[in-house]
Amino acid sequence: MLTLNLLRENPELVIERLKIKNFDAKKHVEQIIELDINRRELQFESDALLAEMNQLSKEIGILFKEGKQQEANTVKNKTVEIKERIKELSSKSDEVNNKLNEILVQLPNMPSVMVPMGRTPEDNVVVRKGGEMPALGNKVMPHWDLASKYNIIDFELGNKLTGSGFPVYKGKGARLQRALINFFLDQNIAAGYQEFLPPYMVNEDSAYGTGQLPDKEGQMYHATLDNFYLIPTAEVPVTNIFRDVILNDSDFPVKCTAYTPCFRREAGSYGKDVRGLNRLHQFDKVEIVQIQKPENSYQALEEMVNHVESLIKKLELPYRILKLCGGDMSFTSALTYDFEVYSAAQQRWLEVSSVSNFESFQSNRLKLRYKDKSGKKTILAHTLNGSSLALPRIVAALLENNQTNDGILMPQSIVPYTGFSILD
RNA sequence: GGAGAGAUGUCCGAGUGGUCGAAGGAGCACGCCUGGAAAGUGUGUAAGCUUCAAAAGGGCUUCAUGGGUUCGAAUCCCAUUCUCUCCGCCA
Repeated sequence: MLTLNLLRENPELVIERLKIKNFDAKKHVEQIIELDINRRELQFESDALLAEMNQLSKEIGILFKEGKQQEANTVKNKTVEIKERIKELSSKSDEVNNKLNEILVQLPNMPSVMVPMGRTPEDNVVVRKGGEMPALGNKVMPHWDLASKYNIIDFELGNKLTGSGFPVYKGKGARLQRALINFFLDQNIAAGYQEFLPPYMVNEDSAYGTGQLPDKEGQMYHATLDNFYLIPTAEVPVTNIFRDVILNDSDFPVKCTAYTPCFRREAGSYGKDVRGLNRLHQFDKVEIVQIQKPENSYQALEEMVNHVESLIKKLELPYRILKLCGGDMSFTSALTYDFEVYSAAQQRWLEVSSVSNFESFQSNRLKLRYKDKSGKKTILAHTLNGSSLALPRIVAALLENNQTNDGILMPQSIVPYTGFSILD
């Protein structure tokens, strides 16, 4: 959620920048400014009346103490009218506040100046490429075929147990999952991130805090009996750790990492794009989250990008890093880098990580602030997060790119975790 | 799941209708004291809103949350949530 302050002081900037996201904010901003003025008028009036009421109540108290019943009652009568007026004002002001909030949450985050213009994924900018494209023969198999060839992932069994999009990993396939999770976590910890193991379900407040609610309700599984939501990413519980928190200057940098399964309902599309591990309802992911002072957040973003890149390098996968254009960015992000690895048999790039700076967009909603050195001001912190990494597509690329006649070769870096160097 | 007790500031804890944003203590910050430290001592110590204000300061709101009673609520009533104790169940 954008801050009212920004909208008040620099409405033109907001409108201008949101054009990069192909969002016409003119009407919204106008309404917000009007409602804000209205809101303050109402509050001004009602504050004055409340002050008067408080004064009168005190007087009544004193009069009663002095035994002047008569006079006390006279003053009492005066309060009736004021009380009514206050009630009126407060219901009006509730209405205005609700409307204001309703519009405010419709505004996407302002993209950073670094965000390129564009509408579609084609307009994203490739900032770096790395790794070697695999030289495979023409008998390459897609990962879903490899998965059954080596009996490591059973999609059919998942259908039986739950439904489509819930695969069962078996044998070395299961071991590979566990290996990757531990490898990623260890790497993150070595880079200074503190490990968390959060709940996999969150309450409404948390879902609202990171912006899944109110509008993206359909993307989450909902346990209605208890009104809990299954987390679509570890970002939700981990970022919400800091909901309603005021950090000290000395607490920075805050760097967290967590492994969780992720649950996504995803509106169904069919075919090649969602085949195999490409898109699932439940998958594993290790996430990194940082909370930073505004002046450091873009430096932290670079650091996170470099860190995620180092992981992919250690997995020896061909990759590219994209800076997302305005049209392809998420609602909440100010600047996003996507990481894609090349999947040899499918001959396509698969997104395996998305690293974003949200600036104060999330923290405004979360009320995540810090006290500056002077201890006088509380300032909204910046939040950032990224996947490091999402497993299924990494596994897909590893299987496809590293297939040989003898089995699938594991990159050296994860052999200590898998306990085998060839999956056969 | 059943029965009971409770929820107050960074923490502990007082407060059962009137000047209470809240005693007292701890912690923390700054000062005095000290050769330095401890002890002692003094001062300060929440957040949000604000077409009051240049600022200092002022006004309003907030004692789990949401409603209600009242001129006036931390205090009374109702609902919800959470915590603790006992019982039951259980990895």
